[in-house]
Amino acid sequence: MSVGLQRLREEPEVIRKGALDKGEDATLVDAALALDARRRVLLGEADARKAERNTVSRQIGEAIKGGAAAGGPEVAALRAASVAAGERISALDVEIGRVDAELEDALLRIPNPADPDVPVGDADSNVTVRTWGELLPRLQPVAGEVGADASTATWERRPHWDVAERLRIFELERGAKIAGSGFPVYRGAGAGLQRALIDFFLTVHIRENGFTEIWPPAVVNAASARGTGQIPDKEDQMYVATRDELYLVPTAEVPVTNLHRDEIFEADELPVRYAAYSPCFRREAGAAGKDTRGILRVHQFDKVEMVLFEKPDASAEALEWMVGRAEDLLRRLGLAYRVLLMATRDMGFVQAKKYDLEVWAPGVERWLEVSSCSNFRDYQARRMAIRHRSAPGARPELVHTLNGSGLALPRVVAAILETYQDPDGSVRVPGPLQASLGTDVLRPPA
RNA sequence: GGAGAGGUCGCCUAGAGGCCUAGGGCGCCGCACUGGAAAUGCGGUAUGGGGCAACCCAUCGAGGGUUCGAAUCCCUCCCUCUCCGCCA
Repeated sequence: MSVGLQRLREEPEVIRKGALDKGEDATLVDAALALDARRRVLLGEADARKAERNTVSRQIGEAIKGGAAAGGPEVAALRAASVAAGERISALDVEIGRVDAELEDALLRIPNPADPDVPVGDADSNVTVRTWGELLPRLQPVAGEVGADASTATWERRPHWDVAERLRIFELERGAKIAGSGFPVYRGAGAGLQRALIDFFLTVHIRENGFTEIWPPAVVNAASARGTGQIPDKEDQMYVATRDELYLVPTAEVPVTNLHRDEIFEADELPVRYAAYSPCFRREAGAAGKDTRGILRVHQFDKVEMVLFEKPDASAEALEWMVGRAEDLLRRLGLAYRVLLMATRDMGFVQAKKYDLEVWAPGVERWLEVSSCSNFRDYQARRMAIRHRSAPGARPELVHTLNGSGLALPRVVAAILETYQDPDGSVRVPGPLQASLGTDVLRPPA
């Protein structure tokens, strides 16, 4: 991913400010500009020399065809000229290669500038755009016991791991035994809940929201991992099958966005909108100790992802639309949530604008991130050379890419278990999942 | 996994060291002819980079090599197809 050279030349100040707002090194902008200037000088001479060599080589061919001796003085002189040009070309190509590598390296470390409407600052500057639903408390009055003593007339909501244990729907220790810590096993209705959620999310996206369903591979090759910036930036977060040089996908974004790498959309083909389920594998290196209980942070989880390819002038609106699609799922599940507009230093290197959706988990009294929706504008598209024609026959230009979770399962499951639990340990099933699970309540085994 | 055949412009194909500055066909766009269309004729039809421009450079699956010169010869890798083996 990188910022465009053309834009860098035309408005370096915007790029520079964008880097500073994200807390990145802005001096790389000047370094890149200097390298770009040097590169163009070198390229100019190399091209001229190549033209010269092409001409001379052609002349050799014509001379020989015209009767000159292949070993004669005329041909020898031409040959010497060609060799001289060739030597200069080799030297220039080496230098250009070096400048190119440095330039690319500099560009890769210049972040995508945030949109103008993104708040500048760190996580404290994130803006809560809206909140939906009732924020249930952990301690709650027991229904029907109005006259009782206040201290005994409450029941305490349990964290999702307690609820799950009573229902016997997680097998976390056995998951650790067969794979490792952070590889949850879902049992019985727990497994059914996974399947029901995936089906519910996909069905809404496909039947109501106009997405095309994609069922991608769970591994990608190095070129794809590079395309979405997993390597080199986040290489230590991925599981790698080194023997075959394959990477386990950390999100469906990687295979699905790469579907159109090195392609040009025709004028009437955009937007292209995909919804894809995939398992997601994350090493979570550096996150040891955080959220180790339950299923809030695991090495393998399931997610339905939305991936959009849009015309540049439509991407801003598409982001708002996509956030709305994710919100709709939470509303139908009856889960309280809030939408955060992420500030420049909390949004990531490659995003131009990003919203996070956080669901309320009353058992642990925390907001849990269940979706992250981002507009990358042309930043990802440049790296993957994904372009479109604005009109038939027009010059190709970069598309805008966006993606967002719709939704990630584990924390939705946690929120359901904590929101819909009853004092007796049973959990009511949200309406949209009842048909799939074949019941409207999950009860602990006797 | 084994054996064989292939990968050339949006698609099909020619091409076998210099006439390739990649030819032809189809498709597409424009113009002419027409009342309008079909047919026909003429022209145009890749991507990236450099240059004010004329124009130049690179790219024939990818990367190396040989050569004054590579789509063409050599090496490595990737992919597709056919047959065989194995297999949910």
